Amino acid sequence: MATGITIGEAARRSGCPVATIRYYEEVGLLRPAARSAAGRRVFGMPDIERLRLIRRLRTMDIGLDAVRELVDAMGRGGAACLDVRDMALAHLEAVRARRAELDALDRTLTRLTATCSAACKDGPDASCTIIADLIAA
Amino acid sequence: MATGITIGEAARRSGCPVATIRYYEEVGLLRPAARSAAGRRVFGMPDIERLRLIRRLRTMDIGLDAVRELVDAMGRGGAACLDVRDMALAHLEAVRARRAELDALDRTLTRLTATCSAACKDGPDASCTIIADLIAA
DNA sequence: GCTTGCTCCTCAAGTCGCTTGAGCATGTAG
DNA sequence: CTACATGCTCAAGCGACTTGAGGAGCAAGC
Repeated sequence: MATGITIGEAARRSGCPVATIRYYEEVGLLRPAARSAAGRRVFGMPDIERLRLIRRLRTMDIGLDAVRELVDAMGRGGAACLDVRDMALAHLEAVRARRAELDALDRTLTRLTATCSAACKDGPDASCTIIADLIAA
Repeated sequence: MATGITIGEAARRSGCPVATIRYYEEVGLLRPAARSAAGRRVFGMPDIERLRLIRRLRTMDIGLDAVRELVDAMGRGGAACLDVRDMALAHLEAVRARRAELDALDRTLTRLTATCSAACKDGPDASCTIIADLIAA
């Protein structure tokens, strides 16, 4: 057999931890792997590609349900790339919204810490409003 | 009694769901609330302020353990504002790191979707590399 | 007084996406 | 032949809640 990849090797090639690969199989993201005589999982290149794709989608914070839909759609061939693109576009919006939240948070934290640093530059000072500002914000 | 706030009212004033307030009490973030004759929780203004503060810290993605330390430190008065500032500064770094990740993701998604849109502008096209790009990335 | 409907209570279990651990079998290198 | 790494299964744990069941209390209108 040209391809006889163990789960550890699959983990190395895909970047997914071993336990995570087993978990993906358990929840149906991966079809049940073939087994060796001793009952060990044996993977092939298509499994590795699928894993790499799943992992890539997961690092984009795409939920497992959406990942499952996507990889299944791809498996059925055809117009999958448009589905992928639509998902990517929808996700892009979510990413931008989250980034805007983080920007706002950055500004808030910067302002709060600057206020405290100014009021307490010679040690804690009763005039420091950082806690009250946090409550009021 | 000037203050006799029900849990529903506390939820409205703090922005925390009712179930979350009970959960915070259960895990020790809030001291156990006083009870009415019928066994219902009765809150006062200090509880509401504490809740607002907790909620504010949580929207900053600060873990419950860190929140607990902070609100306890504040309860003990004194130099709490420096603790808060240090936490805020540490957290600011985490926020910026996460934002950088999202920026990278934004660029990736933008590039991928643009490629697909160009290749598939007249319908799905076999030359579209979005899926292969995802696997390879 | 009575009914309606909202709010409140407790306790248990479910969510998501894994991770960790126990306890055992198998494969590989020296 | 002996280590030791790697594999297996099953079960539980994580954070931070959320949801659901099953019941009691309370305020308002009739």
